[in-house]
Amino acid sequence: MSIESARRVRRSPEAARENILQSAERLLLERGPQGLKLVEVAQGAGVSHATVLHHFGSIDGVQTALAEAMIRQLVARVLEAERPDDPEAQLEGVGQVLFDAFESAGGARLAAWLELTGETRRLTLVREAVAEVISGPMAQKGVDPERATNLILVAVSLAMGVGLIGRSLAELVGRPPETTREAALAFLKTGLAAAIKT
Amino acid sequence: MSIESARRVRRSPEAARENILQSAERLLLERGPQGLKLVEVAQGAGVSHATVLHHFGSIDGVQTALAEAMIRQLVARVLEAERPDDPEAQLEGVGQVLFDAFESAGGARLAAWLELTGETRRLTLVREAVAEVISGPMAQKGVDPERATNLILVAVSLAMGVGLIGRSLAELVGRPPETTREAALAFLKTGLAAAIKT
DNA sequence: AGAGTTACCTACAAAAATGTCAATAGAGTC
DNA sequence: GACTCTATTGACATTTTTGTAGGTAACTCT
Repeated sequence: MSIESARRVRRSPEAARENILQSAERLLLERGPQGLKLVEVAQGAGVSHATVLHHFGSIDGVQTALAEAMIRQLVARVLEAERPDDPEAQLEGVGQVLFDAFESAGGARLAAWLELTGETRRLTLVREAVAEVISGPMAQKGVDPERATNLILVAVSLAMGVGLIGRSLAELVGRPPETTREAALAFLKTGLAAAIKT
Repeated sequence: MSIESARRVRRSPEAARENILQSAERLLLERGPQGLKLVEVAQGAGVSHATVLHHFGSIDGVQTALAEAMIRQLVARVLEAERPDDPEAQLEGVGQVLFDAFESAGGARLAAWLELTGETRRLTLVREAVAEVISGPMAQKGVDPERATNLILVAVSLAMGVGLIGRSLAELVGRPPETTREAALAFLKTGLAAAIKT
């Protein structure tokens, strides 16, 4: 048994916040919104709960910051992967990318959380992302904006649904968890192709 | 100011539980999972919080019961509307129904909540419903079970996504809220038709 | 009407969660 | 090494949330 009190780590404010947010995200994804407690977040980050308050002011501050960070992450991932200049691969991959974004790192769960909490305000980032896709890749293919928007709405919704309940849904009917995703991907692909060619 | 203490209402156990669950559901849908507090549920139901405990044992008991009730509701609604004997209307309406089920009465939000909370166990009802659809309407159309399952997985996921974020997503890009739903419906319909005919 | 059952309540108790404050200790600067 | 700055912390205080106990009252049955 060591006598000396645990040597404290002193981080830069940014690093500290980052560290704490990671813990919060982990908790959110593992235990759901209800599991986002001050002390647990602190524990997971290896700091005292007072430290969390010092950096975020309140538990709401943590939630807000977390939401913002996760959204930023999600949008960034989508946009980045949307960029390849090969138009073919683009159409092919847009589904992949979208699904990945919503499935991995809890993108869908984040969105669900935001919806459930009614935090739909701070989604400006998303709007911008959508606008970018419409005026970018889609426009290049000559899809008119109206239809492009519709396609995006559907695709994102689908990705959302798949990301959220895809796996457990598949397991529920006795299939391997990736089944939903694959089926949705195929469905989306043919649908997209058809819609664009018209 | 009335002197007499408010005359208490005495319900049957079932009615009491029902009443409380309704309040809980309202709260869940309005304020999200975090808003599901014992006292608020009680207030909304017009009873003391002790009464809630009397009927459900604990706050977890309330959650469990609520989840169960909402699932039952959701599944029932889907199945019931799946039944019309006109096969044409069936294909036409399956999307409608599905979307309604998930959009109204917070079906999607329920599912999201369950997912976020990790309460995926008590979904046996869902499995049964899916099985029923596969062996019923789908089989009548001669769709092989494998493919039927896939279609259902996709359709449900899509309904889920639309029900959850459809409206706010549409508004986010400056369209009327029903846009997502309509677009998804069209998309699903053509997709389904194509898949079935093959 | 009287008795039994139990849904319901008020008051209290306990626990959990959030937030405050003054003191401590890393890390850089002079 | 002394000094400054502030991230960090333990101890305390407050508020919120959940749970308990015992009595009251509504309803049913006889």
